[in-house]
Amino acid sequence: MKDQTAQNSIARKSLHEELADILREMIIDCKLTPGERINEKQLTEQFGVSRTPLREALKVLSKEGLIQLNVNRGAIVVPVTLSDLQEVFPVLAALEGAAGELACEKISDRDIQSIRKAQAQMEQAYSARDLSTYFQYNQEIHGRILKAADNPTLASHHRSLYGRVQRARFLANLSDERWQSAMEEHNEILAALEARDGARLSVTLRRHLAGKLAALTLALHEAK
Amino acid sequence: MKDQTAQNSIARKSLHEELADILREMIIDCKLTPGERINEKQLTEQFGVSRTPLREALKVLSKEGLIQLNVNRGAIVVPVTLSDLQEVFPVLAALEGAAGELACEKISDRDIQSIRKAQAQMEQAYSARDLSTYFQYNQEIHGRILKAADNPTLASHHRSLYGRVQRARFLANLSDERWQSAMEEHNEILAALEARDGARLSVTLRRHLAGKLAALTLALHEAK
DNA sequence: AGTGTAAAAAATGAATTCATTATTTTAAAT
DNA sequence: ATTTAAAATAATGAATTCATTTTTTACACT
Repeated sequence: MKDQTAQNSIARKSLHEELADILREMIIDCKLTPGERINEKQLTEQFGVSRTPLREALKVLSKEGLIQLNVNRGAIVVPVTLSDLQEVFPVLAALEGAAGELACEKISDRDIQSIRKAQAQMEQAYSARDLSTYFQYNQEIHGRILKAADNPTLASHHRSLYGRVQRARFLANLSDERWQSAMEEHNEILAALEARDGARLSVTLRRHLAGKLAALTLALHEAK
Repeated sequence: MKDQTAQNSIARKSLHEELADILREMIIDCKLTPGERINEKQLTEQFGVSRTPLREALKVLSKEGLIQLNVNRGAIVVPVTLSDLQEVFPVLAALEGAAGELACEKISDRDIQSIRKAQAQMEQAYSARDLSTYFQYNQEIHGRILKAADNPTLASHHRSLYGRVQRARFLANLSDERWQSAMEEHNEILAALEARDGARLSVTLRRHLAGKLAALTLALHEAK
């Protein structure tokens, strides 16, 4: 049996939750472009629902920092700006650090083994310069660490921050140097995990995220 | 000029925001007791509003982890349990740690000075065993560090976790030993801050929160 | 052309209404 | 007396309606 929401198990979803899920994905995938205004009528027609559950979903997404509500002036998709990323990354890093520390206390050998595998496949993707596969395994590794931490609150806060950050992947592409550093950092992450050295994993993860932000900052400055 | 919401400046609030504010306070102050079911009709009558904005507010509070929505079965105030606290504290600690690190980079001498003052007054309260005054200054210190970190995202996530934790203050009272340790930790916090040693402040704050949780855990086990 | 104003249209905020699901009450049956 | 079934009540989920605010459009005036 799998868990559905981390919150409660069997629960079917209410309409506003489903809408929030759909909209969240649209925003993260930049189907709704950053800065764009959200038109309630248009969305209700698109989804065939009334405004009530849609507006409830918007409240949720606002809490997640994906949209911004302005009284009497509707909602806009939060723009992806460098300063926003600089705000989010340190928080995300803190959470991943905490996840690493908790994971080291709780993770099973079996789970370490599958992270090891994902890491190997990620390295293959790196060698082949297959960015999309790389991303996939990269995300799987971080996801598995988070899951091993076994803390729904942590996971939930992480998810909402990660959503905000993900949209930046369309903004700048990974430099070769950064990619290599990331790979090295990942080796250290795995090592710390295998040693079950929580403190070390924590600092490594935080450094990893800091490196990611630094690379992004650089890339965005250059792009401009 | 003061900031109102960290989000936007002049904005008057929408009804659902005001309701969320009121309800949040009621929950944190245990005016709505943990585990209690929320009756929409009763609350709408109490506040003189319709169900629509109330229900929007409930979505927000659910995101904050203060209430739990169950489809077709209404909402309950999330119970304060030890396991909930054990889930929240590590996350809160990570965020405070990050706040400490950021604060060290940005805090002004003037702000350090006012923390120093608050600390002195806290010590007085401690000597006088004046718990309520102690709490007040304790909260002020943590609040000032968070503010110095100057990161609205961090602040917002912190606030929502802190809300969940605050309700525990009615559950167990501070042991003398814990109180003393807390004072010592606070001295170290101040020292790290004065040295602008981010790494040190971060670990100290995290230890501080871990200590708080340990004490709570102990107290709750004894109480039972 | 550009600016300002008034009317019209559109969008949002919130109350109300309707439909469905839970819960409670009542009554019957063992 | 206790349990079960059915009916009544209450509560929730979502659509609709109404009120207000914002935005757009049209048009006069400089």
